Amino acid sequence: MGRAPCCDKASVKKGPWSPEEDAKLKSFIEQHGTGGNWIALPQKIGLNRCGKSCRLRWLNYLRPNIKHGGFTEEEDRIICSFYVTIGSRWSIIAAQLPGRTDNDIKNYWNTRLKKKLLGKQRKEQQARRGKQHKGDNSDTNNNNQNPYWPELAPVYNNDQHQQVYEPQSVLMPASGSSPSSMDGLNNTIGTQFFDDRYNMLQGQSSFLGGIQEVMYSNPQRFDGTEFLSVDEMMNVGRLSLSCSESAAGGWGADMNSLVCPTVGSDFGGNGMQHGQAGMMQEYASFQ
DNA sequence: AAGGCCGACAACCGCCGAAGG
DNA sequence: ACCTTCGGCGGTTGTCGGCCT
Repeated sequence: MGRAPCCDKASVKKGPWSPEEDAKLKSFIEQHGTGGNWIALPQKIGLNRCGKSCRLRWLNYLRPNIKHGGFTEEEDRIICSFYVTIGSRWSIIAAQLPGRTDNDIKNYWNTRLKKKLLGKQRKEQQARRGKQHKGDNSDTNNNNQNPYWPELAPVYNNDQHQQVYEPQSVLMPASGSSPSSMDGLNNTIGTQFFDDRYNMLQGQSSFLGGIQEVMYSNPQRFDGTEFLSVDEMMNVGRLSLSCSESAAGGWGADMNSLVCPTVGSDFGGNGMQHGQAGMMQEYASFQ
């Protein structure tokens, strides 16, 4: 037997919200809060809407300090870097961009940013091929640079009061990490994500092989790179995975210290275990 | 002017995990 | 330990408006 639906779909209104509905929902939540129960909320207000629909409307549109459209270059870079790092974890990415919602970022990525990035990469790839034809292969010899993704600021920090740290090529401790420092990570990405990748890497003869394996195994996640050659994939694999200390003392609340993998992933904090540290060590041994 | 196409965005759907009984 | 309920999330769909033919 399937689970009971959250509301009577047949009798509940669907589709675009009217200004009146918006006003009702907004004023109620501003005065009383959500009451901790979205499902019961529409009945309380007298809205003929599904509770989940109310929640979505509030989170994505009505709540204060929401920004719509007008993504900056900086935001573009952050979104790209996080997408490459953690994939389509839109809620985590949204947490790094104050005022942006996961839905907004998801839509922006799917409709514009992905294409923008692909266009950029294709251009650069063509330019590089042109160079190689002329016998200039300096780019391919320089494996420490990654020309395929936008050049990114080393650390994005949405808390102006928090010190920004430059990434350092320092490994974090693999074991004996404080459990508390893992909590934030568990809450954001989760160790399983890293464990999975580490397990994949374990079977590889090199980190780069592992990266490629991870990429091939998850084409959707890397759908901006599927046209890259092996050499180019290796360049992507040479993402500078480095660590730096975090001012917040760990992964902490919202991954403020996680930065772009193309210039250095700040898996900052006091501790790291499971797959993350394993990946770090694996990579370090091939540095 | 009309119809088709496409991009952008809002909203829905269904699944999953956490929490509580 | 199991079941139910709910919130949260990501993928997908629906709708609208602008552009092109």
